Amino acid sequence: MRLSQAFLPTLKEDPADAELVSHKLMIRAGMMRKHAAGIYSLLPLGWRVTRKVAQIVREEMDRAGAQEVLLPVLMPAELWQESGRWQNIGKELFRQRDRGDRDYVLGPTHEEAVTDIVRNHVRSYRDLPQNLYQIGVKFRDEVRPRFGLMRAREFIMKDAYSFHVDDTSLADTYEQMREAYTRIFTRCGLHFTMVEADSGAIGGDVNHEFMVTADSGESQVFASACGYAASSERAAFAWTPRPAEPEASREERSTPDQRTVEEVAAFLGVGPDRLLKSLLFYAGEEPLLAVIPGDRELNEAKLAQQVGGAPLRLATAGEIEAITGGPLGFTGPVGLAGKIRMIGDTTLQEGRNYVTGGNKRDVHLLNVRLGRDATIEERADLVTAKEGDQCPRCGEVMQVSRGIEVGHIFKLGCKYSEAMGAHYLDAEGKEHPIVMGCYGIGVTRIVAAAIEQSNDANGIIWPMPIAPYHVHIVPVNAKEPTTRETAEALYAALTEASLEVLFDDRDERPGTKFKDADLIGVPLRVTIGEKGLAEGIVELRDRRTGVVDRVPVGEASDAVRTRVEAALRTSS
RNA sequence: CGGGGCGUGGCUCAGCCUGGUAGAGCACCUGGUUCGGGACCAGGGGGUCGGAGGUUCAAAUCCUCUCGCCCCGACCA
Repeated sequence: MRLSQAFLPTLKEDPADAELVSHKLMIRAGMMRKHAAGIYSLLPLGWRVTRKVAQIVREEMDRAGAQEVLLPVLMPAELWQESGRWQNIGKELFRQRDRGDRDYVLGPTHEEAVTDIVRNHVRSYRDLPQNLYQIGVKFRDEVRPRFGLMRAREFIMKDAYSFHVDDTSLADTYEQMREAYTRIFTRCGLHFTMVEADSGAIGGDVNHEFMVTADSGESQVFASACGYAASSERAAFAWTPRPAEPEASREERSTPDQRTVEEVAAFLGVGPDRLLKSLLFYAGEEPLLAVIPGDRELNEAKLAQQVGGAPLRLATAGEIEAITGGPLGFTGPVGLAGKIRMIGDTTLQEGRNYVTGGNKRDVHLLNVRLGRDATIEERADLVTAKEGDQCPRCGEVMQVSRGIEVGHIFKLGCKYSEAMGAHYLDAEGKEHPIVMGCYGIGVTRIVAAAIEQSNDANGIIWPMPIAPYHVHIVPVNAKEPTTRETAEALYAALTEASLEVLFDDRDERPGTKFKDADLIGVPLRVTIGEKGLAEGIVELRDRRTGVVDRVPVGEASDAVRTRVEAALRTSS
């Protein structure tokens, strides 16, 4: 591509509305432009990279035996009502109505659509397993789109769905997908880790996320030396019970206007771990009280799993008062047994004297003993692991880091097949629900993640396999005849050799071209100038290291080809 | 949804407090000089100051409403 003819609007300055490096660089390098919050057009350069990523994904999915399809973006609401997600997914689901007032959704994911197809065409165990995938546009009405392509409302995703006769078959495919994902992210030149994760509204139990390591990542990852790794929504931790304390009698204490754990702990002069934090939620229509240690944060993902995935919301101050009798900030489990479902964190101990809200304005209770003053039968891990916590497997302190979620694989089981009636007949003619798995990759998010992970003060540094071009030719002075002829000849030779070449044939000053080249981030640059030509050489410059190799003009084409091929090979 | 910030040529911003001729740099067009890391000189085009209403002789500037964008929080398949 000749830069003189390319639509590649680069910017000298950072856009005012971008925060992340990847976002700034994608705008500055002319890869994309914004139309509205979370809605972008990909320009030629951005689309080239996206296609490269998609192609790697496609090759690896095909290699793993999956078949590509194209599912609709717009789907009838009925399918989503059948699966239950019409109700269970909240505001993130884009809903749409047609002229006849029929309801539709803009697909955020496509379990319903594939399941609808498979249930109509798979009757026999002989037809299974199947693994269908697509690469397409997804819509999510994000509460807060941000960070450019990292969290957009419209984005490109690869989603695959597998169908099986049993868990063993599912496990095989799950493993194949795990390997395919590892190859994909490796080929894309990314540093990543696989972690146990929360399955959210998609459902199912076993699932793993693939996280690209980056400080700017939105996800927190816990990992320990033994190999345990989990997202913060999922991460468990080991804990040691504190010694039991002598029983003491329950006591009311006036705590005027002391509502938060910090306030109450300071007011009473005790540690926050002495308090019980009681949070009133609604799981759909059902109110429930989550009780956790005062020094811990509630993990909504864990709570949601415990209550079966119904949408959760915190109760309003009015609802709290109506149910507990006391205002917000003075809630506690005492006296609520039988009135409301209570779930206690597993680390709560029978033998301790806790401080809790008194369900009365300005009153807290001291020396509350579980089992004596309040009974919480239902127990579950409800809190988020934190820095310094110990690994649930090996007991070592876990390392905390941040990551960008680029892939997520799930064993779904029969959630969708049962809800939507997708069955098959086994060899004995008996009917069973089809066992499912699903596997997603954020294609456009990979583009952003790759930049996030590989850039410097001057711009992007592409890994060769997803670089928009393999090599960038910069004639220092395009008007100087020898320079121009040499550059033209090299451009022709490399193009002829099927390399993807960006050729800066513009009549610009050298500084401008160098800056643009660094910004765009093509991994290999050939600089052709009078100085070098006088000695019969051109310069090959590595974008990442800045190292310059001087090669004779006659060998330039071969040298470039060798280096590009080597760079493509190492990461595939 | 709660809190905060910002909307002024294509981009980055000043001007607003204290009302009175719409500005700068970059980008763009013309001519010239220049040419190994975002040049210089001269000339030029381009903005109903997000929108609506109000106050005023007069509004980018003050008031009300509204829309959009960004950040923090909540949320996230």
